[in-house]
Amino acid sequence: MHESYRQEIRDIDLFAEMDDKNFQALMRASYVQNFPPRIDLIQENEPPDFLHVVLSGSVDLFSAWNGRETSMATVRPISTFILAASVRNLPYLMSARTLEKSRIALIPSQDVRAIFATDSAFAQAIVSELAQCYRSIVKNAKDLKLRTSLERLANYLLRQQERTGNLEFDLTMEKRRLASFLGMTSENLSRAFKGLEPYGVRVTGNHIEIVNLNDLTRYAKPNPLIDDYTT
Amino acid sequence: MHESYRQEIRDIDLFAEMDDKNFQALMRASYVQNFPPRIDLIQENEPPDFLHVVLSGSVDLFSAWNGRETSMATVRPISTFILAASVRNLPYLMSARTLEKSRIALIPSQDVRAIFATDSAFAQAIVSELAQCYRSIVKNAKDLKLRTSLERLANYLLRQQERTGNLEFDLTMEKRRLASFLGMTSENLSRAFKGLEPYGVRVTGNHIEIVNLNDLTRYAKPNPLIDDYTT
DNA sequence: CGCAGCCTTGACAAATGTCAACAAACGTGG
DNA sequence: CCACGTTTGTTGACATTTGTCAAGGCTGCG
Repeated sequence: MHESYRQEIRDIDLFAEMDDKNFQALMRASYVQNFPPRIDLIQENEPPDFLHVVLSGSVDLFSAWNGRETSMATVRPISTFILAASVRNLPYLMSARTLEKSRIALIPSQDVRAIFATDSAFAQAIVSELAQCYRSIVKNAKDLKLRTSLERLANYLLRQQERTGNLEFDLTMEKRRLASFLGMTSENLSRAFKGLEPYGVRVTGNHIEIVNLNDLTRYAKPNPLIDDYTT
Repeated sequence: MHESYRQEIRDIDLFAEMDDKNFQALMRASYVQNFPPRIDLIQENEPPDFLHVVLSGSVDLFSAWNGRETSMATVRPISTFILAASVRNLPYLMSARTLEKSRIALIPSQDVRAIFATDSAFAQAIVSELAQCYRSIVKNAKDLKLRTSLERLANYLLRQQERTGNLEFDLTMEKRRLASFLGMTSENLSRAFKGLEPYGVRVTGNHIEIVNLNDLTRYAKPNPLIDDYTT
């Protein structure tokens, strides 16, 4: 593996503190691959052969049942996905596909399991990462169960506003995927955007302008225990 | 702490493999408490002072937003809850209350964090437990996003059938809580039970009889990646 | 017995999904 | 650069799902 990739991976929280010898061992059988957009990386129910690291581009985690499909999360650089399946050595619960041209590092799960058993710093980092992932999906479940789709959209926009620090921003994904991520149909999302107009949301294509942050916030009632990325 | 409690806790996967000295240290400032039914144990947003272990009884994890409330999970003996908050030292995302008379062990989170940093077997067990929790809530989110409430109920009943190994069983919780857990109103659940009659589900109070397992299964389309506890 | 809490039912309202049509945006090959 | 076809987004009409409110029944317990 190219040295610059190796360094990128090394700098991720998950690998930053581990012993260098162990990190080199982990990299030994790993490799980096470039994928075009819309390529399936893994399918749910497959055995977890590799821990994946998104170095560039972005990846959609999604799931299907009975002919329906839903987007569960988007993974952006630099972070890993399907860590839980890897460490438990159980089948993937979600499928993954590239959204755009992406560079992905593949680390054999077997090596991850072998090394985290001996490297205490690595084990700690895994604990931290898994706890973080767990909390993030708990928030997602609360969002789904406690809010209507209009409220979910309103809060999603506020989170984007917070992330960019700007009252105007572009959506980071297609509307159809956003709809799926928020747990609704495209048509419903289209109408939801209209429904937020009275609260000062202006939409032009994929460009969003929050005209009245106060009104939107009053409607959305954001809550740190659902909407904060950090806590 | 009484020796028998100590042994019960020791036997949980999470603590079974750790060094004995460390386990004793963990128990030093821990204590066991008896709670009546319907007592609040923790509230979301509080700092995670204690890791909780349910020794007997049962505990409801729930969450509220904007006047609405939803049940997220039920914790039964012998297992722990709010591990993720404890290890990350971040506020609880869910509240907890006893459902019945319950005996709960309280282990200072600070000690958990201190000891898992030095005890590799404990760290491994925590990884395993968190990965398991993560996967279980991913399944929950898939259930919510991919299925209608009628389908969720049907699959819930099939899971209970599987767990008990019997075509007849009693519901393990009040219907109102089941409704909340499944993400619907009591009224909707009431009608959903009626809606499953054509597929061979007979309901008498909280007693369920699955008259036609084939029909129900054909309707519910259970899937290991959503419904299996083990994978 | 009588109260309180849970469950059920009916009538209705709101939220969300489906289907079909069309418009707008995008990418590709000529 | 344009023409074309494909994909994505929007809209309207309508169906289904789910929630709300109010009333009444059932049950368990003091």
